[in-house]
Amino acid sequence: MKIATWNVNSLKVRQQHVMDWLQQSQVDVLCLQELKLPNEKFPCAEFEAAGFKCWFAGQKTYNGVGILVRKGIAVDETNIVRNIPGFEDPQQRVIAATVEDMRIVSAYFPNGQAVGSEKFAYKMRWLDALHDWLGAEMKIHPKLALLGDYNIAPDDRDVHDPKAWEGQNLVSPEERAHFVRLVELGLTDAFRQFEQPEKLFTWWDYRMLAFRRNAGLRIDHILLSAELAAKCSACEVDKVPRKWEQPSDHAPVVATIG
DNA sequence: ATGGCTAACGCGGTTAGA
Repeated sequence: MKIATWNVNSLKVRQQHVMDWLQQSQVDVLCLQELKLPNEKFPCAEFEAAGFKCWFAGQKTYNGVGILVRKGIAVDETNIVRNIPGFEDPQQRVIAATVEDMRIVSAYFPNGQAVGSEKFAYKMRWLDALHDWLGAEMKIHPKLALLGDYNIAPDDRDVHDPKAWEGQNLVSPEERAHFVRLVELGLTDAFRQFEQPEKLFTWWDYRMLAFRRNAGLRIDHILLSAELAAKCSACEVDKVPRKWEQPSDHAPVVATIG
């Protein structure tokens, strides 16, 4: 079973990229972020025709998350969760579904804008709420995977220029402490379970020829509970779609379970 | 040098991303 996450930065613009990548990557579950479209505009019929069922929580213009699951794989329709239960939020950033025996969570963490800003304070509140909900969720679903755009680079290895970025939004100690708290729930960073090339990132700014210079950050992650981490045999970043015409600024991340 | 590019909204320039 291959599970993946991809911030597509507008599903309207990236629909064909997602279709092409589903075909090439042969993933079974794809978590999407930054759909940037309302639910009525989600191209469900097109994904259905390509052999995938879809669940999503969209909104106009911003945010929006979804989960695509290859047909033939069992999904429990009765316990889809949208947003963090108990955390009142008009921004659509979380959707969870039970796929076979795995709890799959697709999450678009707040960006935070700048340390100390109102948006950063919202990011901290959101992270607290996510942490508490996941703690409870993992008791019900021991096989849990949290996939998404975390907007946190957990380590200096995940930053192209750690000196320039020191203390900034996305790498600040406060954000990294939240990442550690998620890990301390019993989650493992699938990417770091395996030998990886140096300076492999998942996001590169559209500006400054950042992709060509590999001036990126690793901010998209797959965290696995112990039972899933034990069965995980690979985790890779696929940089190829970032090279396509009119790409998302994020690359997909894939984990192989089993 | 805090910009540089891209997308949404909507039709010009603002907001947001990371």
